[in-house]
Amino acid sequence: MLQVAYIRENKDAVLEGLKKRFFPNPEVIDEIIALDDERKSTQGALDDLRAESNRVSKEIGQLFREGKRAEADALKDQISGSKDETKRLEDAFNAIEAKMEELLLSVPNIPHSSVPAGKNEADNEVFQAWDKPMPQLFDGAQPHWELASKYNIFDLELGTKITGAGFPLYRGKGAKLQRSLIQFFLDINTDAGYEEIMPPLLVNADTARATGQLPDKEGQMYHCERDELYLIPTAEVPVTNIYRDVILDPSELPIKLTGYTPCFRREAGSYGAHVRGLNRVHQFDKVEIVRFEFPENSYKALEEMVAHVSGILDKLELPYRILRLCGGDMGFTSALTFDFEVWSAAQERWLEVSSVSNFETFQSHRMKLRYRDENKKTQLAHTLNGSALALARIVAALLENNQTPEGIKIPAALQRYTGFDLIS
RNA sequence: GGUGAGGUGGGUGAGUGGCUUAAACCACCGGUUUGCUAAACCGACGUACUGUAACAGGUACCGCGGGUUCGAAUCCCGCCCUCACCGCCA
Repeated sequence: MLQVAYIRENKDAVLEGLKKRFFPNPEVIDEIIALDDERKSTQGALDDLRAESNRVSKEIGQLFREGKRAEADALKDQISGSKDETKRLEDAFNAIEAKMEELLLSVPNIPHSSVPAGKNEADNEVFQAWDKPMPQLFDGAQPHWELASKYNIFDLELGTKITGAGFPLYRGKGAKLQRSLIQFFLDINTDAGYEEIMPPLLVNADTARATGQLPDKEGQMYHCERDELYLIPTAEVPVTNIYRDVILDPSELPIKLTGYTPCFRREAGSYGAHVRGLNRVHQFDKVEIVRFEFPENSYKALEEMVAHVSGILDKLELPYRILRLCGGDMGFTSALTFDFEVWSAAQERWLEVSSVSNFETFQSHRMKLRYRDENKKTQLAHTLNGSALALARIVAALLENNQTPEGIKIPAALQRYTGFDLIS
């Protein structure tokens, strides 16, 4: 959520940014500023009224103590007339604040200056292309969902029987591969200085609101209504919320966290060939990295995270490219996002496996995550996060790219985790 | 799930309608003193909004939300959470 003061001071830049996103109703910016004017004048009037009421009440108390009952009663009559007006102003003020909140929640983050304008994924910029050879598959190579049944490593039909479509069941070496990847990612992340977190998988509404899942992405999450809890769509939600409503000492920054969790997404979107197999599922495993930074360091941190994720993909020997997302394709809360896509050789398509973003103060404002600067003033910290990495599609690419007539080869870096070098 | 006790500033904790501007102590910060450190003493010490050129000042906030009252941390109603014991349970 943007700060009103920021909108007021940077109106032109805000409108320019919204244009990059093809934001459909930029007129809310003027509405917000007008509403803010109204809020200030209403608050001024209300504060004055309350100040007067407080003053008179104190006087009444004083008179009572002195035993001057008649004078006190006279003052009571005098002040009780202003109660209706106070109530009216309070209601007006609350209505303005509610409307303000609603409008502010509808405004996405302002893109970083490097973000290209664009409507959708076709306008994304290839930030780093893959310039090395692509894997060459032998005749008879198969997509990963066929390899799954051939080698009995995961079973979508069993998942459907037990739960429903989009809930894969991994077994045998497939299950071991999942566990190995999780361990591998966590080890790399903790070696790079990220503290490992194992958070709750269900979160309350306050938590979901702070990271921006509520109210706008309500349909994305599984909701346990009876307990008013939500299954997390990503570890970002519980992990970032560790610092909700916190004022940090500057010595605590930067903070680097990593966490493995299953992720649950309802994804009421499309079905068909491009969502077959593990390409898009309702439950998948992901290891996330989350950072909290001083504003002046956050873009350097973003670069580090991009380099970090690149390093992991290098170790897995997967062809990948990095996209700089255009304004229209970027998430609502992000100021700059790099997507990582790996090449899935049998499907002959790129699969998104990581999204690394700087949210600047967009999340921290809603979360009230602050630090104290050198003048002891509170400032909003910057938040960043990225996948390092999302499992299901990594597995899809590994299976397809590494298949040979003899079986599926495990990348060298993973073998000490799996304990085997071939799925056959 | 049952019963009971609780929820007050960074921490401990007082506060049953106005004498509270939330006491006191501890911690942190600044200062005095001092070879150094400690101690002692003095001062400052919450968040947000508003306001000011900057100070000052104003308003709200004592788990959350309503209500009573001229006035609520305090009284009333609803909810949430914590602790203890019991029950159930991996």
